Amino acid sequence: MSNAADLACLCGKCTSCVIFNRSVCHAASPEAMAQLNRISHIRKFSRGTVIQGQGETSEIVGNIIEGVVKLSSASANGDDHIVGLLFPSDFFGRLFAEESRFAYEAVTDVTLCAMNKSGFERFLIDHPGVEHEMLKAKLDELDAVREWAAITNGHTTMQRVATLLFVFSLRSRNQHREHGNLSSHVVHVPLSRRDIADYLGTTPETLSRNIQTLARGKVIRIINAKHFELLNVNELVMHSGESREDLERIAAR
Amino acid sequence: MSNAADLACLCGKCTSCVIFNRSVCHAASPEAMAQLNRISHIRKFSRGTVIQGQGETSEIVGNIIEGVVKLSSASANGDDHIVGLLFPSDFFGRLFAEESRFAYEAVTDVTLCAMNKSGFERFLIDHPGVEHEMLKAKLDELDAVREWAAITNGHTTMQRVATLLFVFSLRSRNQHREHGNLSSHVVHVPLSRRDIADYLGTTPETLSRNIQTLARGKVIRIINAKHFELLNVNELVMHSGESREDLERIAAR
DNA sequence: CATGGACATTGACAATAATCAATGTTCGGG
DNA sequence: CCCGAACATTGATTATTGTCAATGTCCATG
Repeated sequence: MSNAADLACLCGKCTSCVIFNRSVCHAASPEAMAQLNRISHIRKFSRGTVIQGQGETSEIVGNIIEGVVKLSSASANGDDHIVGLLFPSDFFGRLFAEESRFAYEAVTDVTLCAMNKSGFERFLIDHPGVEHEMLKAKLDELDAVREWAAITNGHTTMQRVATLLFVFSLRSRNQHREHGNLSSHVVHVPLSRRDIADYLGTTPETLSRNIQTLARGKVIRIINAKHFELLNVNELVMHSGESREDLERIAAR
Repeated sequence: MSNAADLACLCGKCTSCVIFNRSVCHAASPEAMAQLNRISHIRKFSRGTVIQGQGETSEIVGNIIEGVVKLSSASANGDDHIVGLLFPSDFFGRLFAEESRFAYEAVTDVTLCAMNKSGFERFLIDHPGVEHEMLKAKLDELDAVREWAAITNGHTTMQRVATLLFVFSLRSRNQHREHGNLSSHVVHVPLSRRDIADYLGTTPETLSRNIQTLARGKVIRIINAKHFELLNVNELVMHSGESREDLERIAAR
C-alpha cells in the first residue's frame, strides 16, 4: 500500500456518489447511509499498486469508484493467472474471511470507497437489507465467473479474444452512453498484453497474433496498444463462437 | 423432472439430517428449523436427469443430500462445458433470479432436500442469520470457482488431470474418514470421460491418453473407468503443478 | 528531443492438443 | 448368457499454441 494516499471523503453524502445506484449501498436506509458515510473514506491507488497481496490478511473492503482492479492467483510454479477484473461499482475485497486467496492489483489508477473490513462486516450484520443486496450481487458475480470460465475453458484463443473485445465494447458503450455518446465503436482495453493474455489463459505472443489476424481481416483496426476500432461487429461476433445475445448478457453482468 | 419422485420427508427433524452440519441450515434457530421442516421435502432424481434446464425458470432450490450434480453451460455453437460440480451439502439452485443461467443435471442418482424457491427466499429474508450463512457460503464458492478457473486456464491437460485426481482423492478420503477408513488411496470419480473432459476443458481422447500415461508411469492404477488407485501421490502432486498445500485448500473448499 | 527500458510484434520451431477413424471394453436388457 | 449400444482407448494426422529469440514501437525521463 505504498502508493496509497488517504483523502478526505469526497462524497459528503453517498447520495452524490457516482456509483451509488449500481453498488450495494443503494439498499441502505437513511440511517444506514449515515453510518456508511462515517465508516467509509476515499482512497486512491496508482497503477501497478498491489492493494492486497495473495494470502495477506485482508483489512480493507469497499466499492471501486474509478479504475480497474485485477484479481490474480499465483500458482506454485510461478506463473499467475487473472481470475477476475473489477470495474467501477464492483465490490472490492473479501468479506468474512481472514485472508484473501487472491491478489488485488490496480491495473489503472484506482479510486476506492474504502472501509475497514470488520467495521463493514458489522454494518452488514446490523443491516440485513444491505446484506441481502450483497448476497444478490455475489450470486450474480458467481454466475458471471462461471460463464467466463466456460468461455476461457472450451474455446480457441481467437474466440476468447473476439469475446473479450466485444464484451469490452459493450461495457465502454454503456459508459459512453452515460456521457451521451452513443455510437462510438472504439474499445478501450485498459490492460497490458500480458494481463489480457493472463486473463484469457494464453500468452502475449499468441494473443498478439490473433489481434493482428483480426486487424488484417479488417474486423478491427488497431488504434494503439489499448484502443481498437470495431470495423465489422458481426464478423467479431462470428469469431467469438457465442451468440450476440449471450455476449450481451455477459457484458451486462 | 420426469424421473423425479416425491417422497415423504426422511429427516423428520433437520437435526437428523446427514448434511446438516455442513449446510447453511445449521445457522437456523429452533423456530427457523421448524419452518424449514415444513417447506422442505426429499426428492430423488435418477442419473442423467436434467433437474433444471439452462434458461428455464427456476422453481426449486435446496441442499444436495446424496449424489453429484453437474452445472453446465451450452454455448451457441453447440458444445457444452461443465462449470461446476455440486456434492452433498452443497446448495442447489439459483436464488433471487428468474431463470437459471446453467443446466443442472444429475450425474449420479441424486437425493435432494428440495424447497420451493420463492418460499425459501422468503424464509431467508425472514431469517437474516441463515441468509448470512448463505452469503458466507457463496463467498467461499466464489473463491473456489475462481481458483478452479485459474487451474483450468493456464495449465496443461496433464496438470489438470493430476489436480482433479488429487482433489477428488482428498474429498473421498474425507468421506471415508467419516466411516473410519483413513488410508484408502482409491479415488472414485463418478463422472464419465466426456464429463471429466468437459470439466477440464479438453476432449475425452486427450484425457484418456493422459490417464494412461499416469498409469504407465505407475503414478496411478486404473481399477475401472471410475475408480483409480493412487500409487505415488508425490508424483501426482508434481504432475499437478500446484503445491500440495494449495491442492488441499482447493479440496477443502 | 534524445534515450533507455518496458512493451508489443514477428519469425522459426517444438510441444501440445484436437480431430477423425478404428478398435476394445463394459454393462444392462432381452 | 448373449448381444448391442454406449463408453473408453488407441493410432495417425492435422491444427493450434507455446517457447525462444530477435526486432520494432512507444513513452517517460532527463
